[in-house]
Order: sequence, then structure tokens, then C-alpha cells
Amino acid sequence: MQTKYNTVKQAIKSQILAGAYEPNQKISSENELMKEFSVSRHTVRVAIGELVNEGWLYREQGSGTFCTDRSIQESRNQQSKKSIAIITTYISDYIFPSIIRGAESYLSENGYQVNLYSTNNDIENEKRILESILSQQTDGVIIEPTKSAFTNPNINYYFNLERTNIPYIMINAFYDELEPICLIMDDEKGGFIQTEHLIKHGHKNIVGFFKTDDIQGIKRMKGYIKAHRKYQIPINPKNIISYYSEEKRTKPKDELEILLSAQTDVPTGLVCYNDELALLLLDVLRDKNLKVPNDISIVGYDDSFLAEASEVKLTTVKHPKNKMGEAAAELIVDLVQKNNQNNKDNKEYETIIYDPELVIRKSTKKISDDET
Amino acid sequence: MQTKYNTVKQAIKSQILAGAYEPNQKISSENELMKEFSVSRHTVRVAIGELVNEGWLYREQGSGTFCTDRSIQESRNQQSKKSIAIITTYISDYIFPSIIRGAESYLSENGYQVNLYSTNNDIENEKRILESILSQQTDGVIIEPTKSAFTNPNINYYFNLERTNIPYIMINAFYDELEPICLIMDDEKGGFIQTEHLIKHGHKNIVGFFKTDDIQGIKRMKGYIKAHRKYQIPINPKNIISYYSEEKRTKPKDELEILLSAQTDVPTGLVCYNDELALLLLDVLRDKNLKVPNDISIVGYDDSFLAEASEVKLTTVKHPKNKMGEAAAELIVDLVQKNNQNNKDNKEYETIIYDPELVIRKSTKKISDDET
DNA sequence: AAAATTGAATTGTACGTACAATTAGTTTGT
DNA sequence: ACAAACTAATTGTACGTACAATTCAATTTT
Repeated sequence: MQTKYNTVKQAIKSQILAGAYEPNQKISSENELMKEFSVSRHTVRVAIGELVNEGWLYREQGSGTFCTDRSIQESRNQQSKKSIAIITTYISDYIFPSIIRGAESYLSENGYQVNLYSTNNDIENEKRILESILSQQTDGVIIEPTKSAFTNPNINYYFNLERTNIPYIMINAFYDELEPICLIMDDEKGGFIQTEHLIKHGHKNIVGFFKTDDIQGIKRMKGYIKAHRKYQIPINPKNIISYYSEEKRTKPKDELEILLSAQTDVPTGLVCYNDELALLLLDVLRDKNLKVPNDISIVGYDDSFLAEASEVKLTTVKHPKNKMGEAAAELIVDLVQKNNQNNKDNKEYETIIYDPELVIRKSTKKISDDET
Repeated sequence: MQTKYNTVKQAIKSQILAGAYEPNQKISSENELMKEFSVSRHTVRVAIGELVNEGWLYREQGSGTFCTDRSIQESRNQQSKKSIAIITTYISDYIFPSIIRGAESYLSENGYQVNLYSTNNDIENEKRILESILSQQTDGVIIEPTKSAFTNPNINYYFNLERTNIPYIMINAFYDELEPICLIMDDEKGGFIQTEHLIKHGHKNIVGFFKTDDIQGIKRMKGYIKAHRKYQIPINPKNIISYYSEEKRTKPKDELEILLSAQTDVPTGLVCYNDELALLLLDVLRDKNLKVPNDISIVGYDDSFLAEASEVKLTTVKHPKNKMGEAAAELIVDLVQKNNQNNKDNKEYETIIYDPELVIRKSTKKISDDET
């Protein structure tokens, strides 16, 4: 107690305990304290250092030393490592691993831990996972919504996240009822450029395949329709095939076979919900002895490695994948830190919308070439 | 991280985590550390100061600085959820997502949380991750070894896991120096049946491509050689192509092109390290206008979805994937529970070896068919 | 042989200096 | 009026010195 730094320390602590400082109020600077107590800066720093360690103060380079807001202190334990939960629909589905990887690498480099959860596209699982996250100490959540096209019965859990001050962001899609910060791509435009590409190549009979339990599929379908409108090409309702996740391996293939067997109005172009589906449909075309792109053109979506795995390299739409994962990680870390420092700086975080980009490979061709 | 005191701090922390010190063992004195790191005493004191604050060390005036005995540490966490760490080389590489998925679904069903880490096949990252696992409360670890064909410099961290009573198991491969419980497939046999299949179809000039920085590749190569021995077919040394992860996109393709350009002894069969490589090689064959399987047969490995994505569905070797992930999860949960109950029942846990199985599709053909 | 003393090693307190990095507000320039 | 540049204040890192306090073992004294 008779050490100088201890004198300083106790004096400051007394002031805090006596309520001399509001939460987050700035205390005297090190220079002022030196004069006040007639000690060296070193001594002041040691005193403050201990108070910081004990959680009474926090320092901010450039601005000063501040009194901790101890009303929040209790809820968040500071010694354990920060952790971010990532919730996806399918861990193993082809583009999510890339997203997860992008996020994982950024988070682990920045000292965060990644907790991984998968809903398998089941709302019940989503509920279970959200409960688990709420009941532990998780610092932030990155979510890829399950069945985003439908009303979400777990919406209360999301509100509860907000109430408990756990920041969350959504990727790929979002629930309409919430207005979360999210990272998505402009799926409507994506569907548009897929279709436009074919139209500009002279195609008029274009079939679109869309998975409609996710909002992405619905938006891409909108884009498909918009493109037709813009170029004043009538849409044959039979040319829009929508399907659910559970049907993805059967319905689109079956429907395509029916369309190809028709005597008239055989389609010349296919717009696919994603590359995975495009590959499935390629099998059908091969069976029917139709050559791509000579007989029929096909456009994928996502620009996954699948697009380059097939014999005909797919024309497709680029998905940010890694970049999106990394950006999501960056954003959530930002939000978590803002949360912790009680920085009410009102820096507005906004939804990031990625612009789709067409990657032209070998699976599409001008229809006129065929006829000349 | 670039500050001097942080360098010193991390270096000391690494030593502790690597198990260089017994509990309560004295570490170097401040004077020694000054010389070791060529920094001032002040810097050493700051570094040690933080480690003391974080609970890694304690100081005793007059005698020295000592390593904390972390085994007493709160007698393991009681209230929080159990968590299992999964460390893979590449999160997004094509078969790991399946393994992770299998493990994740079992673990989350059983109330465990999954912490995901990726080494990106870099030993330094593995070290960082192991340090992170040791410095938090993790209950069990599932590891896919990085660069398993080489000696592992992080072996001390694994010993430290054992000392701290954190069970771990390895999948796909293992480090020779440790004798861990692991889940692997019989890769030698896998390479054998790949090759045998071609030999039985009359092939005599078979090229094998093996990634040799993982133990799997080396074993598969052994199998390839064994098959040749058994059927008394001489091996042309040029027909064994080994490559490292970094070269996977270039070397095998280049080597194949050279072999195909030869005037004599053009190979009729290709044994590939995995399906991914097989697809790359298919591109080369397509460029050379060689038809699969008529002109040349090709066998993949893993039976991933890639095997069915290409125009010629691949003959390949089945990898347990999901099943392996699930079994790993089951095993680690068992070990954790045994740990917790102090059940010294000596139930012996043993390495599980999966038998490879050939999946015959369309990429291989009897060589005699071609000549008749 | 036991006790007291000494001394070396080690951490603790305290002073000083210097410059870097960051922040926030002020001034300047367009 | 707005953006850019500057400036002062503040904390962060890093060097140095000096001496105090404590511990432990070796030495000396009793």
C-alpha cells in the first residue's frame, strides 16, 4: 500500500467507486495524473495498467482513458476466446464450403473461433441451433437462411438475438420479416443476364429452372421474366419449371425430357438455377444425343468448380463465394467489436449487394450459327 | 503482433503450450530473456506481465517466474456446452465437406458443438490451431493430418494434448511418430484394386499419379506397385508420376502430355490419386482426341460427386466420407465421456480401417475389346 | 553442528528519455 | 461549403538507469 503506484491506483479507484465518473467518461490523462500525484509517467501507467486489468478502466490510444461501464461487464466474460457461429443450410453443398472457408480463414487470423452449424434446410434444426446459440456465449452469428422464400417461424429467436445484443448478418438470402444486414448477390439481375445472354444469341425458346423454396430462385425467376419482357419475347408458361430442394434430382430432369420430346417448339436454351442442376440436365441432353452448344445452349449459375468439371465448360454466373465469406467475417468482427467498446458511433452498416457477372465459356452459342 | 514484447510473449506462450515446461517449473529469468531476445528488461517485463495476467505464469520475487499448473484450472468447465474441434487440411476441398457434415450432424444431435479449423495444408497453421485448442477448453479433437508423409514438427503439441487429457483421433492419415487412434481406409489396397482392375482388363502400360506429401498417396503408390508384382508385369519407372499439393494443377497434366506424345509405349490406362485429378487428366485426353474408355482407361479415387459430373462417369474407389465423419464423431464422443466418468474400464479403442471398394462405371474397358 | 552472515540472483518499484500510432479538432486550400 | 492537411493531445512501444525487496544457497561465525 505504501508504493507510489498503489497510492495512485487507490486514489483513482476511490473516485470510481464514489461515482465521480459516469460510465465511459474520460478520466485525467497520464500527463495530468503525473502532475497531480507528482510521479513519473511510468508509475501512472503501472497504476492504470492494474486498474485496466481489473476491469475498472479501458484505454484508447489517441483519445484517453475511460471508466468502464460496469453494468454490461457482468454479462460478457472477457477471458474466453471470442466465437462466431456460422449457420448454413448444407455444409457439404458445393458452394458453401468456399464461403465457409473464406470466413474461417479471416476469423481465425483475427483470433476468433468458428462454431459451425448446419440446418440441412430444416426449420426445426434452425430453431434448435438458435436456441443453442442464445444459451451460450456466442459473440456473433453468420446465417444462411433456411427456406428463405417462406415465412420463418423462428423469427422470435432472431429478435431475441437483437435484444441480447448479439449481432448477426445473413448471407445469400434474408427473411423478409427481418431487415437484417446482409450480404447477397443481385439474384434478379443474375437471372436477367443469364437469360439476356441467350436472347442476344438469338434464342427465343428458353426454359428456366428455378428452385423456389429459396428467395434466390424466386428472384432469378423474376430476372428471367424481366429479360423476356425487355426484349419483347413472349414467355411460354411451360418454359418455367420451378421445384423444391427435395425434388432437385428428379423433377427438373423429368420436365426437361417432356419438353424435349415435344414435336414442336423444342427449346434451344436452358437457364439453370445453378451449375449442379446444369450438370444433371447435361446428362439428359447426352441421353437424347443433343450436342451442347450446337443443338442447345445451357447457362449455369455460381461458377463453381463443377462448371469446369464437365466436358463442355459451362457458361455461368459468377458467385463471390470466398469473397462473400470473407466480407461476412469482416463485417461481423466489426459489429462485435463495436458492441464491446460501446461505441455508439452510429457507423451505419449496410447490406452489401454483389453484382453478378457472366462468365462465358463453351456451353452457349449463337442460334444463327446453327442455321447457316 | 509485430511489437517486440508480443514476439517475446508469443514465444514464451508457444513453449508453454508445446509442453516445454512442467507445471510450476521455473522459466528463464528476466536477464536471460533479455539476452535471448536481445530486448530491454522493460520489454521482457511487459511480455511476462501479460502472460501473468492471462494466467499462464506467476512471479515470485527473489526466486523467479514459474509456469502455472493448468491441470487444477477450475477442474474443467462444468456449465458450458461440450465442444469438439475438427481440424482439416482444406475445408472446401471436395470430400472434406462430406466428412465434416457427417461429423457435424452426429455431434450436434448429441449436444456437442463443432469448432472448425482449417490448416490449408500448412504446418504453421496447424501449430497455431493446436495452440488455440490447448489454450481454451476443448473436449476432444478430430484431426486430418497436414502433410502426413513428412515428420511433424508439432508433435509436442499432440503430446501436450495427451498430457492435458484431451482425447484426439485422426482421420484419413496419421503421423508415424504418434500412434493415435485413427480412422483410415486401406489406401494400399485401394491403390492395388485400382491397378488390378486395369491389369485384369488387359492393360499392361499403366501410368500412376500419386500425391506424395500425404501418406495416402504413398500407400496408394505401394498398392500400384504390388499389383504389378503380383501379376508379374514390369513397371516402367516413367509410369510413376508423383507430385506435391502445390503442383497438382500442372505437373500431372504436363507429364501425361509428354507420355502421350511418345512414339512407342503409349499408356492405355491411368490410375489417379483422386477423382479431381482424373477430371483434370480427362481434359488432356480430350485435347488429344483420345476417347475414354475406347482409347484409354482411367480410374479415379474417392467416388465423389465429381465422378458422376463428367461426361464419362468414372470408375473409382469408394471413400466412406460421411460414414467416416460420423464414426469419428461417435468415437470421440465415446472417448470424451469415458474421460469424464473416469471410467478406467480399459475398453480398448482401436483404429478402424475401411476396406476400399471399386465402383465400376464407364471410364474403363477391356483392352482386348479395342483390338478385335 | 547450528546459527548467523553474506552475496548473488531475481523480481519489484521508480525515475528518465525518445519516438510511434492514433484520435480529434483546427486550419488551410480549393 | 467541403475536403485535405496539419497540429496538439493522448496512449503505445522501447530503450536506459538505479535501487529496493526477497529468496536461496554458500560462507563464516559461534
